Amino acid sequence: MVKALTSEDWELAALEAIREGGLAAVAVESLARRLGVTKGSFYWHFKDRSALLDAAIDRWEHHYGEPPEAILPGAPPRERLQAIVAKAVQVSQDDTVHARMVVEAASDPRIAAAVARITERRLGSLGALLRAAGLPPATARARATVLYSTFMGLQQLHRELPGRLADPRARRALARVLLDAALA
Amino acid sequence: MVKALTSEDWELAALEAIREGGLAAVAVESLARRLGVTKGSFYWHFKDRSALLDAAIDRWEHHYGEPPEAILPGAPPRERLQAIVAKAVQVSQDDTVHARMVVEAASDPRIAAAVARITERRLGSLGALLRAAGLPPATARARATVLYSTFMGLQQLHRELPGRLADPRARRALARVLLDAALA
DNA sequence: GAATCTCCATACGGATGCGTATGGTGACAC
DNA sequence: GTGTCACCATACGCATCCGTATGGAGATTC
Repeated sequence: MVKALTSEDWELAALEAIREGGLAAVAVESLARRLGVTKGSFYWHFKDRSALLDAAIDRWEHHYGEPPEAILPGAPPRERLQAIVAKAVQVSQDDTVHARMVVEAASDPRIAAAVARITERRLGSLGALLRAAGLPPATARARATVLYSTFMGLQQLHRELPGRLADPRARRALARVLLDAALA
Repeated sequence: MVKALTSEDWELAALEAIREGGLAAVAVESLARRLGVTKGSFYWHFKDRSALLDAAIDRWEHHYGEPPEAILPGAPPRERLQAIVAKAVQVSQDDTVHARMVVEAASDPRIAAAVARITERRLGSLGALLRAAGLPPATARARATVLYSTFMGLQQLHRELPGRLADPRARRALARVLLDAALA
């Protein structure tokens, strides 16, 4: 007995497969090869492929991606917004998983529901932060929508044309444009 | 002989499959069923699946999506920008294909190249338009980056939470926020 | 009207995937 | 040291896909 696998190992492998190749890459025998076992192991831990997807989606929704509220929780609103914007103009591997999930949401209602919940939460946090920064509610809502959309679009652009956002000076300039647009 | 299929029929079916289910949905026998033929037809029109993808990607790159230059070509820059922004806050089926292509770009270098060319062209057009509207080059470049990213993010958001952008008044408010941010 | 060409159907082999059934092996209980 | 249980391997049937090989029906040519 070298080391027994856990359900978590399979879920993480599934999320990694989604990151690399989307939903279609979540194949039991393929994951088993990557984990160095056979699918006999898989069907001991999970009822079927759909159960693995359920668990992986749930894990992704609850354990991935720092929620905006968690960034500089004690600081004043404008500082927190600045930190959030600074973080958003960077790109992490989590963002790639998110982007995959967004498109796969069209093929899987479970993913669509999880994506919707995450997005609503983030939009709500951003809106609350903008209201706390002094904006009237209607304005805060519109700005939050635009701001969050720009975050998502910038991450997509970074995957399409990494060079366009590579320069740290350019990233800081972008962050300033975003902050001005959000708080002006 | 009811009606002979053409290569174009297969390419359009492939793009439709990509829109609905991504690259993995482009399966020869599956497309054949949808077209009411067998794959004997396919392998007469194309060498293999990869050749169909080549043709479909090429068709998508050159025949889909109105380039920004084509919107109100004679009008003054600010009017053209306004029209482009107004169009961007709407969503069409073409955008879904584009979103699919962006994520599949990670799995297929041909798609990555086509996506990069389209994005560069659009960013160039937006930048030129902003310069024509009176912005200095460096500012125009940064604003074009943010503006285009916001377009992409808004379309993604519209797929995640259709309700958030459904109201025409809300869309007009968003368009105003974007125009202000771009030209202020 | 025979030959030819276009377009497609059919049939096959091999690959990969899903899910099940069943056997095996190491650790641990007692 | 014999059960028992957790964990996994093996083997099977079935489905879907790819690509090839070959034949056939309808239109066209001469």
